[in-house]
Amino acid sequence: MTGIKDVAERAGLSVATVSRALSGKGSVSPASRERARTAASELGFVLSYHASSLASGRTHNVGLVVPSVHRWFFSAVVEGASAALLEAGYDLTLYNIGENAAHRQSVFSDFLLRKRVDAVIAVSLELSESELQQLHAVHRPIVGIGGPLPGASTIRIDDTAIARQATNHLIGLGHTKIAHITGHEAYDQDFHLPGTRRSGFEKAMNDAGCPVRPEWIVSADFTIEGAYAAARQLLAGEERPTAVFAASDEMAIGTILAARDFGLRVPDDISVMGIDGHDLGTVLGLTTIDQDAKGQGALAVHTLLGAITNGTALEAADTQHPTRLVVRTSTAVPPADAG
Amino acid sequence: MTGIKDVAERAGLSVATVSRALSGKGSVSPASRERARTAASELGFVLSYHASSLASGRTHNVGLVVPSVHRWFFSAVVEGASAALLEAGYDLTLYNIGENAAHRQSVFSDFLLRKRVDAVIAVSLELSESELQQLHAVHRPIVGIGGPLPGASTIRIDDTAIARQATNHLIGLGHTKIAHITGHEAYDQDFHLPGTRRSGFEKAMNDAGCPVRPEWIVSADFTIEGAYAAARQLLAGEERPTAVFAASDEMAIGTILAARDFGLRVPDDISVMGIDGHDLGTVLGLTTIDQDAKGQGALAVHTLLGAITNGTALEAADTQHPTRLVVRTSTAVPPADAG
DNA sequence: GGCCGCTATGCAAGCGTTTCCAGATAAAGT
DNA sequence: ACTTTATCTGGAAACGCTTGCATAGCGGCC
Repeated sequence: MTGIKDVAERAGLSVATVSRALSGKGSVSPASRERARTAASELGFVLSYHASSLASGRTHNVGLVVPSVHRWFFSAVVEGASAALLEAGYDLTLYNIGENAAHRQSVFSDFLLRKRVDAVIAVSLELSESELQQLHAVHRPIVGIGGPLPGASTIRIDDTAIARQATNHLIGLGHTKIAHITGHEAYDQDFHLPGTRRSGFEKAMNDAGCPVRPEWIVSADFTIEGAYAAARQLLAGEERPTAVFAASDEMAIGTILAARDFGLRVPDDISVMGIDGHDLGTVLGLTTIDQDAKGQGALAVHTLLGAITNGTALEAADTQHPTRLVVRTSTAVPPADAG
Repeated sequence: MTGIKDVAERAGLSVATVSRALSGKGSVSPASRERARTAASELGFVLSYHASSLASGRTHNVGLVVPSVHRWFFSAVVEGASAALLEAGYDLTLYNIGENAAHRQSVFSDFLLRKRVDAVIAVSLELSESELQQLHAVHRPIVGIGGPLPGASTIRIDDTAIARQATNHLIGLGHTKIAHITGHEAYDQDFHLPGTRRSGFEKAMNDAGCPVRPEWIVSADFTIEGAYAAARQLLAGEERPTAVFAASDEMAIGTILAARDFGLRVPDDISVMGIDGHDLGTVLGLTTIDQDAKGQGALAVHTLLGAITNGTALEAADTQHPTRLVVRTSTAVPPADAG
């Protein structure tokens, strides 16, 4: 393997000068820089990542922790973050936690702490006080997406407000009999999204004087399949709502599919809407609130990179990411007979 | 930051012994091992990743290159690989290439080659002869998934055979008027999957004496949305096929949605099947050929890890991954009037 | 009882960079 | 002409581990 020494030799320079020439730090005469560069490329030399990380303390690597790349929202965030990092010359180390709680633990103690990342992006992950402190102790800036991280910088959307906005969209169309598909309790522990969206829904209903019927609040696991099953149950009930607001697009899609299987037309017989901005939304005509997941991923990266290059500690700011109501064809006025 | 020195001091041992105790390599008395361990945990010590990589030459890190984590198949592979790696104590560096050709190039020269990974998994990516040689030159085992990598170990499914099997399933039900949704030409350049599946389809049709109608072969971009549009076009045609075989589940799903929007019942009016084993398949009752994407990811990891630990070069073997025909409710005998 | 072979340990030499420091040279100021 | 200041350069000390080599202990063997 050719090292920087070989390059120095070939260029007739010292190792130190070559290092400076190649990294662009410190002053080097244009002539030397050029000689270093050509020598390096002639030899096909590439810096040893570990050696330079060890010496400089910079890893040029960001850790991204997600529950599951298999779910739409997370993979969108990964895409956004990945592109931004690649652009900046950074590597992305992915920690796909999965269901396994043991994984989560080992990611923390064995991986994240091993000084192998310059920064961490945690998506929909609630970290304990002590975990955050460990991260702080090793001076790793961290930004959270979609979850409240006490004392860390976070990017998120105003879940209560958008749930309200979504509900109001339905109410504005004339619906009063609205059901809500929320997330299972388990998801609420880790991360309060289902509860927050649900409370936004309830507030809007109350404000409009619409009754919130407990049997019309069902929960699922945020997947299309899960919501499909839940929606079937909901629609099989005695009385049927005229609209369903699902806490995520995937669950809204599950609902639409269930409705179709019941012979219900969307939106004629029943309106459905979600939150996310899922790609499938266009095909299904899903009305939703787009939260620009990719953009959130990219923003997280830029925030971190800023902090890294400035060396400034990331302040614990809560950045509100903009959302956008996208009205398509899954919502309409309620059927006439449903007065 | 506490280093291994501090641990050694606290444990009353030498740095060397602590290193051996913690890594499990070399012989250490049970007593010393215990002392090293407790000292380490008391100090909250974690090995410096870069220092140990530099010293040992092992990075405990695998690079995974995919076109886009946003597509079902790739994210499933990532999930499978990720879990297997986490289990083995390895990190996963994700290179999400995306559409951008420049990214692809820089991933190669700037990232992969910097000795920062022990091995590489390339998914649906055709590497040039010289790229492969570069990788070999730095002694990095590589395994490919779903794409032929000359001179590298690959895991894949027999695309021709399963396309044939899928087509035969439809033919076996009595269909003769079968359409095929393939991938765009662009995808075929990088990687011959669409062409291979298509030829399997054509072979099966020919063998059965069924005519292959050019206007019934349409192409899409492997997404649900893309196939939806393509299928609409297909179904709007003069004469309608009684069955559609899509080259991927995502495209099959797009087809089902399009069929429904045309008022066609699946499978009564039209049968649809795909290839993949997409999660949504259960909800939509999609008949498919499950190719166990997660399993392929995990298998790739185990193959690599085997090679790494044995130090043996990975032979250029082509491993056939098993597939499984899953018959659900999207396929049935053709409608009676379609003779 | 002396010797062999084994395990357990420590010393110190790397691993391949970056960067501090100091020296050297050249330009600029007085 | 001589000091001051700025720009370049090289030597060498980190960075924090792993591991080859050498040594010390120790039970078993003839």
